[in-house]
Amino acid sequence: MNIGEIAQRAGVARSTVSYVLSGKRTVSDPIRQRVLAVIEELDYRPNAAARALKEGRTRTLGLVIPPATQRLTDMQLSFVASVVEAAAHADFDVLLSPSGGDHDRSFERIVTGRRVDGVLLMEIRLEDDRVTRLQQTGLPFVTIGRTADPHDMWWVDIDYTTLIARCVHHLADLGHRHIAFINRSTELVAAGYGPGHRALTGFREAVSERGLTGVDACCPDEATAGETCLGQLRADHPRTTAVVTINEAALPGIQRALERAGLDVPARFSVTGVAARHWAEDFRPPLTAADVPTLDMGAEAVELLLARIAEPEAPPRQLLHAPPISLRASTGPVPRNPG
Amino acid sequence: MNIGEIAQRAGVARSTVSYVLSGKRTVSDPIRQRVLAVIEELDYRPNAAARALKEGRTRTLGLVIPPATQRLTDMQLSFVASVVEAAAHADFDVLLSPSGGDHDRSFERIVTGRRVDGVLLMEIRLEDDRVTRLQQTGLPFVTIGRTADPHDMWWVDIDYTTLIARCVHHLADLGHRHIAFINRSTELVAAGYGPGHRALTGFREAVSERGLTGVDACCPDEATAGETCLGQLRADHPRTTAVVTINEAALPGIQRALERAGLDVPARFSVTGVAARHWAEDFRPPLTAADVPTLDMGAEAVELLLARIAEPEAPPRQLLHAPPISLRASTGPVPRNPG
DNA sequence: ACCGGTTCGCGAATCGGTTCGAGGGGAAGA
DNA sequence: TCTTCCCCTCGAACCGATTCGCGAACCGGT
Repeated sequence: MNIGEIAQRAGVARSTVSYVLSGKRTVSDPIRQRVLAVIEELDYRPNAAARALKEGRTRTLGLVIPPATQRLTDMQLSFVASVVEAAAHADFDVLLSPSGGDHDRSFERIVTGRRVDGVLLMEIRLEDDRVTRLQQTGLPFVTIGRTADPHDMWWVDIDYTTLIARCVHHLADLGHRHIAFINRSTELVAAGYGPGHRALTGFREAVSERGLTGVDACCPDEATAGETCLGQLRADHPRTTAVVTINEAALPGIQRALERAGLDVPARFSVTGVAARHWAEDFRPPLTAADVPTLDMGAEAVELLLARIAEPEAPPRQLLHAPPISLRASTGPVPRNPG
Repeated sequence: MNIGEIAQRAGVARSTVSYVLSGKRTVSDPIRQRVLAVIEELDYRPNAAARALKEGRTRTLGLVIPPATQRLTDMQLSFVASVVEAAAHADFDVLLSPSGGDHDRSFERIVTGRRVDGVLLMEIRLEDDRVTRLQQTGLPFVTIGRTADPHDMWWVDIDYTTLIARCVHHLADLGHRHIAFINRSTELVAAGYGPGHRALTGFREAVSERGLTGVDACCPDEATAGETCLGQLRADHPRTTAVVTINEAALPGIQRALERAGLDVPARFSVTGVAARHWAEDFRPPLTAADVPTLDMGAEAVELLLARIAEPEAPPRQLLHAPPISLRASTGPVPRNPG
């Protein structure tokens, strides 16, 4: 069923049906009613491909996600959900593309086939091929996260450097002198994963600024790994009294390790960092942490992308989030006799 | 840049370029080379909308997911990831659509605008409007999960009834007489969420078959809720020595509640159920549970959908999974003096 | 009755591909 | 040399929408 059939049944020209639907020209009331009745009766919807072809835009956004082999973190998942939500709100659909591995065909198809009006990129590396590719094609895109040199790009990101520094200062204020930082996995950091690098920078700077001793370690994104990682840290650096982390998935393991060691939190040991709210609230005791506004960020990314699509030559817009630390119950004054 | 430009530069007709690309007719070698050279030089890719319009298919699958307001479970997330993966492998793209709430516009757009060749539906209710709607439109679809009356439909599902029954039998074999079942959230079950109902059925049947006492409770999909839920259960039914669950998200809370109560697992209390492998492995001690092959299931769903698209009148195909219980360490013989 | 100005519906062109029938040209066979 | 046939390539129609220019009908005013 197509617009021609509607026109025929309503006894009007195809163009008239089109104008009834779009409202771009006035159509007299009796005719409009007749056309609408036929549309209603046949439950007609215009063919998206035909419309896209003629209009030159698809009303679809591409969302590039990490491949399935690498489990998505809650934060990423939350981005995906909020992006889809926000896009739907603007009457845009979202086309998913796994990137990395052997999925470059999918990425290429989306990027170069004019299947989408713009692209959202997640899991940005400091040096990112996909960014380069998108810049070549001229397709509007917005990144969640940013590359090493993000000046003339559009992005939404979390200011891990500041947030982690804030955590360190908070611990320093509480009297902690020996603290540890638990990063994301070695592979991720080695691959130039921005948050890993920026958080580490923030940690090191703040530690040196406050004259503390700080150690850091990478840790796979799993609970069990978190457990062994913290155990190792405490074995190597027994004077450590607090840990800062951006590795949400490791939190349950960190908690377990502390319980096993009989270290009461926060009386004997403090934990803090950056985490999605629900991870923080599921921690025992509830985690003092910077709550990342993932839902807002997804929506903002969509907003930026739509703006860029509407006006491709506009100056780039960027949003850097540094939410305050929510004081919950997992940090406290340094114990008198640590260990 | 379009096919006409390529044709012009190569000095051939547009159709010739098309045939070079599709291979549907032979093109002499010198001309093919010339065309390919131009395509390469200009990095040309055919416009997806134009192709979809002419061919009458989009090479895109729709994936209907629960709305963002309801956090996706790991299992669902895993489905999404594997579906995208499998689709990409078949050179199909995936269009995401949140359903429920006020997102029916998005669903309608995808379903009726011929934007997709077929649809995958997750989070199926026993009575599901979306299924009815899809049946009306005649668009091929496959569900992950199934409705109350799934005979003539295409689906992939987990046999929760059998799996939970198996868990009960396993516990009964170990001597447990008083066991509890922790279901998903009240709202979900009330809304007719299939796994919730079918698992409960399996639990009740097996309990009565073995002459056990069984209690069941709904529990929100959160760690904290799991903690209070198990506490409540043990308070109300102190003779309970084992718990069966399909609520992954509650597992960390269950674990915490048992630790608080000083109940060693599996010496004093047993835990089992159905869970994605990583939840089972993160449990302490590792959870004896049926490992749901989520990655396979997503791929299977895609396979079924592609088959149905290719041959719409074929008899329906269905896949019901009942993976064996993986014996890990969270179940043991009933303690002599429970409590 | 005529005229200028709106209002509004129609037809045709267009977007960028695919596909089919037609026909040019070269080689092989008589 | 003339057919016959096959191999290629070309031109045109088509998919289903949008949009623009045109002109018919109708209005009130003179």
